Amino acid sequence: MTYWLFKSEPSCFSIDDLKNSAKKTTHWDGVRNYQARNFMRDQMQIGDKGFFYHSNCKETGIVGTVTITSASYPDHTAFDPDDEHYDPKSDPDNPRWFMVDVTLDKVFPRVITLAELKSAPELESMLVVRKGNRLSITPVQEDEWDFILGMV
DNA sequence: GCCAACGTTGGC
DNA sequence: GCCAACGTTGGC
Repeated sequence: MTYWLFKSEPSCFSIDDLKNSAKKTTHWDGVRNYQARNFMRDQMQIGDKGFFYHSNCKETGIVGTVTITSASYPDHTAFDPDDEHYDPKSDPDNPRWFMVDVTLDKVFPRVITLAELKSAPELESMLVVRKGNRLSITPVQEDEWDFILGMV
């Protein structure tokens, strides 16, 4: 099993939005970055766990956990000209972008802020604390996962 | 709102 | 294949 971190702008899709979704599940659409796509398409397995991270907002940080509940499959929003993530270069016969389903696991009683993550020496190798990191999906090491759960 | 850092595009 | 220009991300 592998651990991940999923970034989302809460003004776009927050952990509360996930909680209010049918079956507390959503498809993680809109990823238009090859590295992040490769993580989903090639490495994610049903049962993997992920942190839900709120980016670009008042209180950035980890707000809960999710479970990956599907294998990857083509991101159909890339085929829809009316969708904001439309990509004419993604051909339904040869899809360029993929997504997985994620289901809410836990909503933390508080936000584990980016500042806290940065201040923990145990987490200094985490990609999300690195300056300029823009990857919306990043792998998390098991010891980092456990350490962060201990911060809640 | 600012701007640094990054990924992608496209001319050559 | 290089790299400048551009658009986007995301912290502050």
